[in-house]
Amino acid sequence: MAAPDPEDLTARARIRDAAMQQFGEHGFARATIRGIAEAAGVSSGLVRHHFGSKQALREACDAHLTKLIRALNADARSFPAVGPRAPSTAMRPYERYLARALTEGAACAVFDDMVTLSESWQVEADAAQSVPPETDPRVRATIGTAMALAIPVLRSHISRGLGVDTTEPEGERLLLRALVDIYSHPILGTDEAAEIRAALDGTPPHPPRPGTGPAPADARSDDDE
Amino acid sequence: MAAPDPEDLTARARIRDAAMQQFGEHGFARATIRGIAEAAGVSSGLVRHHFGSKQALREACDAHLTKLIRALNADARSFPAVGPRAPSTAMRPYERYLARALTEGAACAVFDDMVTLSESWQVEADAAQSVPPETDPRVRATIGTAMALAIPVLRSHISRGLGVDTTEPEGERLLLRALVDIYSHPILGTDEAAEIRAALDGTPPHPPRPGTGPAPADARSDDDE
DNA sequence: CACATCGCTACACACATGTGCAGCAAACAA
DNA sequence: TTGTTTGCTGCACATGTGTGTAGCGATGTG
Repeated sequence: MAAPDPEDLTARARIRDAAMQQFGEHGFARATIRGIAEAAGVSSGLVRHHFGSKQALREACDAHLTKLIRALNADARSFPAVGPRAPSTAMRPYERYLARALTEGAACAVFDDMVTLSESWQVEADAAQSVPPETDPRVRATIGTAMALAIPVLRSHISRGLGVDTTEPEGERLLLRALVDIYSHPILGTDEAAEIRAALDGTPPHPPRPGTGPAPADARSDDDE
Repeated sequence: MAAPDPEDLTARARIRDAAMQQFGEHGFARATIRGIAEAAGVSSGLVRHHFGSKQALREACDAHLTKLIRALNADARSFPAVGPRAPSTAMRPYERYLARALTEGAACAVFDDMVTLSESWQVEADAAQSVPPETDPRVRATIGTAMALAIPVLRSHISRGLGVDTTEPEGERLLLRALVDIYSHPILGTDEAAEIRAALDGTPPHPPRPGTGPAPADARSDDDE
């Protein structure tokens, strides 16, 4: 269960892990083969020997990440009793890489896997809703996954806004409590939602005619787009 | 009101706009001075002449973005009647740059401005809640802003998941309708929320003891971290 | 022993890129 | 006129970086 000692890993695995760390830290473009080699304690030539090119190294990292996420998803399905935070801590070392990969357009398989998993939970949750949502569960799962991923992707900004380092246990507690609060309160009332829906249906998407519509006071829609 | 003709802009402004486009498209590291100069229709030397260095050019872009956002925020405060989608379309050309800047750790001022604006709306919304949240509004505003920013930051993945291009009016409609659905339904029931809160309080943050806790069936907490 | 394979190092090359700099034409001032 | 500033171009330089390749020791393997 414990993380294997880095000394025990093969050089290839050490290079891959170093690459994920460096890619996550500096981004793909700024991370260098030599920097990765140094972090892994090998020569730069060995990186090329094992992976061929920087792009191939990146793809190997993506594949490894996908494998990890698949395993965690499988665990989450099989043993939901371990609690929601076990996967979170397991992913922590790869979180920065995941965030970078997602924002650079890669890691599509990882995102899609998360959507699928989220969707399976979504349908369960829908049954408990008094006013069931009308949108396709897959669509809601996609957006919900993206919104959930905002936390790792924008963690530095969140930490700054909260005034605590959310990678520390104390900050993580604050963050999780706030998330529970957010997830357990609707942001929009049913009447406001209906107004916005009407505005969306009524006016053809493009020109927002000033002063005519119901002018829904939606706090979020300016950030949305 | 209409966007000024690119021909009318000074070369300096054209360079800045081209830089924001290139930075947004390729990221800061991969975007090149020469590419920016070509996109702006000037020589690469002029870029240096006006901005001194690539880093200074980036800072000028950030400053310009901050200025734009501040103006939009001011509009949103003064004329809430123009509807929620006017700012969205105004930001569209700069959205990719914003997303890049945020994930690369820059654009802090922009994020913090959004949090402040969101907070001011948060307190209004809280008054209408039947069960008011217990978390600090600033904290919820921070996380809410981050989650809202997930849409532009992860737009490519969302479009793929939805099967439509969400930059097109059709896809945007689908996205907005789903957002209204999500924002108007609580994700967690009050009982589930209480369970998670208890779990968060009861066990000291770190070791999740398998099988002991109430095992809240939270679909999102695995993506969160 | 002879030979092949594998993991690995060291070094060199080609190239892209940020930066520095000289200079040119036009506008403007003295 | 003459000098100066401004906006702008073109080119050369140093450097960092991905990539190619030769070679070395250890480990099997016939």
